[in-house]
Amino acid sequence: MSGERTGHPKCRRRKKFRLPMSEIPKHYDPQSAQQEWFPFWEQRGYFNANPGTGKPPHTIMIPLPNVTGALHMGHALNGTCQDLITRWRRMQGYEALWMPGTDHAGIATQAVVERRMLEEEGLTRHDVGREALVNRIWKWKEVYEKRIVSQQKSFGASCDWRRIRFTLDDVCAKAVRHTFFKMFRDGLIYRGKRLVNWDTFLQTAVADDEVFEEDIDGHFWTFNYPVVDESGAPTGELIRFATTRPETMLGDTAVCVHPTDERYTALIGKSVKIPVNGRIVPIIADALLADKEKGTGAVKVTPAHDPNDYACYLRNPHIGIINILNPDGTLNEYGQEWKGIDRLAVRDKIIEKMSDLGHYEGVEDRRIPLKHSDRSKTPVEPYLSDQWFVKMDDHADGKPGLAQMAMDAVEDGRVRFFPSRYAKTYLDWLGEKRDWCISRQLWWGHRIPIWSKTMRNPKLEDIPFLYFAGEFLDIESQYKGHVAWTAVAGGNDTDSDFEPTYLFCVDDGHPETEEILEAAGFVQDPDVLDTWFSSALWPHATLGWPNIDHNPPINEEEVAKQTSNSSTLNAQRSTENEVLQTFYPHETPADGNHSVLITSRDIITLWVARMVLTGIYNMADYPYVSGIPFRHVHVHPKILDGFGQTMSKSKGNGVDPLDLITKYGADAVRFSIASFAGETQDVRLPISYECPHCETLIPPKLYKLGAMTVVVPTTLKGEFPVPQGQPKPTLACTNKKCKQESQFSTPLYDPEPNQPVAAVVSERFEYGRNFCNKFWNAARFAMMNLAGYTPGDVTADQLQLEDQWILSRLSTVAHQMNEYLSRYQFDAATRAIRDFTWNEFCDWYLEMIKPRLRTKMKFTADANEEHPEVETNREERAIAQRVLLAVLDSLVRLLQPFTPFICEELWQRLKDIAGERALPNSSAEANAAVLTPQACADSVVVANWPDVPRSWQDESLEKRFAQLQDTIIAIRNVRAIYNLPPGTPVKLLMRTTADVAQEMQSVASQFDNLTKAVLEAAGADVERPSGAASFSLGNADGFIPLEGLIDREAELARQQKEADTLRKHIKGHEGKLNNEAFTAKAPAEVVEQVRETLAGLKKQLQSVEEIIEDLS
RNA sequence: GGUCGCGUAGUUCAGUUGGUUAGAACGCCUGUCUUACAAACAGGAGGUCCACAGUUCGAGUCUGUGCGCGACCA
Repeated sequence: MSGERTGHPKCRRRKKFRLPMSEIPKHYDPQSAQQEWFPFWEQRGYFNANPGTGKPPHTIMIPLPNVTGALHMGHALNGTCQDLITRWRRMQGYEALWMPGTDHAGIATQAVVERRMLEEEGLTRHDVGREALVNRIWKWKEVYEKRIVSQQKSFGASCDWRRIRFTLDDVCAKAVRHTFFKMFRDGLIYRGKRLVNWDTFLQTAVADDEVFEEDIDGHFWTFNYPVVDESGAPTGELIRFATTRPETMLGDTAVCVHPTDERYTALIGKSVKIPVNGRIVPIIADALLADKEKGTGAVKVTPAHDPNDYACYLRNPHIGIINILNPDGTLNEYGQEWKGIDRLAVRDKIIEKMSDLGHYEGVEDRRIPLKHSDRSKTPVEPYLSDQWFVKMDDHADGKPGLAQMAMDAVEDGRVRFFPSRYAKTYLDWLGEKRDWCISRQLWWGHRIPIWSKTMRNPKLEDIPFLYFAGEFLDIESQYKGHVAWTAVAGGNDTDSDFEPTYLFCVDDGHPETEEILEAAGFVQDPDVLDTWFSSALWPHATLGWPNIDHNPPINEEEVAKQTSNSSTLNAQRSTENEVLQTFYPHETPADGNHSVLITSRDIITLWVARMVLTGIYNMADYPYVSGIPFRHVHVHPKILDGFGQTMSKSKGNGVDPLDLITKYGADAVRFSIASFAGETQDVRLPISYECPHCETLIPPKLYKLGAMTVVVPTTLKGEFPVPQGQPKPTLACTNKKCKQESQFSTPLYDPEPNQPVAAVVSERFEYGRNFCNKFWNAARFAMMNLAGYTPGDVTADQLQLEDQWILSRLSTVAHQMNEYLSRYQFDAATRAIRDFTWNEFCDWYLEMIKPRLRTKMKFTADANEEHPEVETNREERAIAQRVLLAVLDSLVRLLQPFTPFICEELWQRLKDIAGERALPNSSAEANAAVLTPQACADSVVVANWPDVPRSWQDESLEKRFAQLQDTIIAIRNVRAIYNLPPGTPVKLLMRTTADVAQEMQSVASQFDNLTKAVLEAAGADVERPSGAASFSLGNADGFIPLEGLIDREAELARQQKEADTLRKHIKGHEGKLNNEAFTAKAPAEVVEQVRETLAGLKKQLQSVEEIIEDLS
């Protein structure tokens, strides 16, 4: 590991006026630290990650947030985990890249811009046209990308901001285009029909995860179809069925019954006539679609407009498939007289006509689950349309296909999941090997690079475009390597008519070829690619692939912020893409390179699987890297509200991370979030509304609003929905001194402008805030006591008991941190460092060294001397200062990844006071000093991660120390019970064995220091004085004489209670030992342990009983 | 419907391969503005570890069933 970066001449820290140490504020001020240190880090380029530094690389690709809106708590959790790992690895000496960027989120972003355009200007996308709409969306993107980046920076995200990418930028576009081309050329991309969720308002397919189900009041109509014979004449039989969507009968292609349903077996194979259009359709048997138990047992089959019916059609293709809808939800020519009318309006017409024809039987009211588009909030229609697909299945020759290759990577351990159980989710999903639908009927996205033309009866020699620029093209010899083509059968092929469609795909960078195609009458596909197609390429696209000759360009604006030139790299000068070579995972972990994707559960299938798959597919050709895009995948929990429901804008339970950062500070938010991030449990984050007048917290409640449930304040005043022109609901403050009403954040409407709004907050973040403040004050105390600090070695013999103890604990904790972080156990790491800081460093160590830090003065005999006072404890004070500083220094480093702002603030202050500090000396030499002074780095961000020797860990010392702690706690307990003020001294007598007694004597000064107890005697023959409070530890009894103060009755009761507890435990242990099965079968060490514990308990009980006897 | 989780103190959560007298934080109660910290300190109360059955010498932990809740995939 290289030394710390110190004293860079070009970036000397600007001198800042600092208050005298005694005037360090009592409270940590997060806002000022945030304002000062983030620009400081940026200017120095500390977050840059460059090739060629000789350090092993560590790569994290951000799971890119989309530009539809601002970041929420889920992003904050996700980002905190990534920043934590990045900062930790950076300190460990890795060239740590955290790649930032955003996603264009095709449908979501286009929908939001379209909706706004319609609301504000009354314009649809067809009014403004493709180019103008796309331009508007780019503007939206600029605004939100800026907002997202500023949110990320506000919590301290240490991304290499120079490398920021966007899935629609030029670099990503090249990768998308080339991947599509390769896949098309390799026969992996095809066009086919698919039943999709069709948003008739936005006129596009929406993905399953962009659809929500809502129960609405609907109807269930019963009709009948007459059975007809071969000539089409009615046989007199009828088949009855029920439906919620009568209009779809125009597209029925069969009636289906269960094969074993005796009511209908005779009819199977016969036909019915659809009365409204006279079409004759077969009666088929399908056990999967029809259910004997439900209704009449018969169902109509509309393959083009119902997913279950579509599946039935795939099993029974002979029934045919008829689409009755236009993209806007009106009926097409199959709608007959209702052509051009909306399908919902046609519903009543159909019922009317069926009734007129005598085939209507009845109706009942029913709650119906109806799928709605999340984007337009209108009901979606199942709709059959042409889509583009990527083949996932294995090749015909049995070679593994894309899905299998991605599965292999996890199965053979090249990609590992943390926690490992998520590998199953990944493998199960990929195992279905379902083809991936990649087309979207949108304008915002990567346009599909396919040009097509359909021709009637073409003759080979008449097909000019096969002689492309004078060359004959075939699948094997593509045009100059950048054109691939195929022909597919047309829709109207008959024996006499051959009408194929020719599809040409053109690789990136060949506009002249596109022009030739267009001149020949070819038309580019109007659709764009699914956003996930481009995000799947993120790990290699952002590193510049497919350009392997140059480093990817970097953002000049970000470079300009940096004062140091060495940090910038001219992207164009390189002759190979070193960035890709360095930061894309290498072939073997032995290269020392690490990479991890940190994300949440729902992304495993959408993203992780696809990134692995495209990574392997695209990167397989490059020898210096492996195919896989990351070695580790860490899946962190989801954030839920206090009612256990997912947070979302539409529910009104979302918390804005910026509100939290403003209220608690970035460090506090990060620290709290890290403490939540465990392996199994999702995070419940109960929210409150904060009164904008007095900061009182108002709890939330659930509020039913039709089918939706939203979260509102318990003290809600007013009703939803708000009648036009009426005042909006408010929240009433419960604080009796305030009692004001105010607006509050809600998804249902925007608050009145220029009025105070109760923000949504969560008290759980006080955990982090309190910790930061505690740490701040510990450091404040240290700094106030560092006057006269001198750097110097500390040797083992100079260490006091408490020094040895804190160093032993520090070593343990520092190693635990590495273990926890390497397994992504953020909650455990947070607990470990917090407990050490608060419960050990602050509560015990600082308290114990106070006497040594106090300057003790002595007046000299000669009053005429120039300096009448002399410091009598200079040496012991110096040692205490050095050890204190060493531990504090390590703590600042260990905490930097969690709470970087406070750590930098302290680092810089400590740097002023003690630029050289005694730090752990890991030298193996015998007699080497324990601590040796070293210069510290310019910033804690680039300081070395603590390397604390394991040899400092001393179990037996920690045990002895625990005995001391137990004694002090027992004394404090007595003080509290007898209400003895902390200042009043008490006497202490300890009855114990000789060796423990000696131990007690050696730490007697600490009894005085920590609980004002003066150890009067310790030994085996100590007698309990009368009128004393007593306590019993395992191997020692303590007595505190309280003549006159002691309440005999109370003391007796207390001791009786203690005795009862002990007897209960003794009984339990004896029971165990009396059980022969236990002593025979349990491991000897376990039995021995129980014996020891029992002996201890009995001894303790004996002491307590003696005390009771004394008292009685 | 399938898969994966979760039910432990009033609340939010820890609890390693089964063996401790079941822990923490917040909240609550009692004292303290004790020269780092009241966002703090000292002390305390508070638990049938969802239920039942099983495996085991021994179950908060393993197995099964049930109840309640969540997420993901259909």
